[in-house]
Amino acid sequence: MLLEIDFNSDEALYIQLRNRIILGIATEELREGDTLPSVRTLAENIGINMHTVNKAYAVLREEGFLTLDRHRGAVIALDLDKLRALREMDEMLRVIIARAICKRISREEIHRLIDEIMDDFGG
Amino acid sequence: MLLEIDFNSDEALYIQLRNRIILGIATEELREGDTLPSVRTLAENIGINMHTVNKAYAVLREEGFLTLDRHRGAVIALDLDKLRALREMDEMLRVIIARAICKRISREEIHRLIDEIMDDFGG
DNA sequence: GTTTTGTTATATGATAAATATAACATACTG
DNA sequence: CAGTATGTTATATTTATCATATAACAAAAC
Repeated sequence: MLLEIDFNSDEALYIQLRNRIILGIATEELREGDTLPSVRTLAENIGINMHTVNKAYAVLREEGFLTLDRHRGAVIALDLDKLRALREMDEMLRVIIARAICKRISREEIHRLIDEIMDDFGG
Repeated sequence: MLLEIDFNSDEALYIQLRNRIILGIATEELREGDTLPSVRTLAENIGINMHTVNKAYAVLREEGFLTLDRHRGAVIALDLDKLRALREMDEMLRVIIARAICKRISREEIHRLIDEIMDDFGG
């Protein structure tokens, strides 16, 4: 999988990297058991520091997207704690939906947008 | 409206403040034409610096949630550029939905969560 | 034994966030 | 008119975060 970074973005590099990998899992470019490049290899490929990749991996582990073994490396492994996932999703959605309500975006429009995005992911 | 801040949060103070105000508008605690406290008053009430409040107000103006007049102060005024709002919403939703897919949260569960949150807002 | 892995430690420069003082222009208040 | 309160701008300082750099460690693989 190709992992790119936008150096002009206002998003932190390790956050961009984390999101790219999550998007990769969602689109099934990355599957359970797949291994990611080592922190040093990926850092060199992208052209960033090893610790930045390490931080992205550490966050992904903490959030339940992969496991990190000393010699197998970074392996996609999904922790399906749905209660936790739903709780986190609720928190993230709340502000977004509040914005939508302010802008007079209807419930139907939101549902439609969700469907469009889900279709893009090949669901 | 009561505007509180969590000093232990990892979110920037001005972002927290911005989100609180957006939530206030969505729940109709704040309505079109209502005025917010002056930057100095609110800063003192919360216990933060004037410029932090000023930044939150400036962001809210830029995002189309209020206008800032020299003597009326900060007034709730919604810019209903729905195209822009939908575009921004799409971008914010994409990563969230990718996370949901990874966690095996179904399309129906997402729609249900949206409805729950919308109901909370009194829609 | 050498290599590769994630991991930790420490230091440094760069950028952003928050604070502190000060001043300005404008409109309301008395 | 003087005084007050408003957002706004400017400048400086401190603090926190991000990214980098170098180094070292422990454990499994070869």
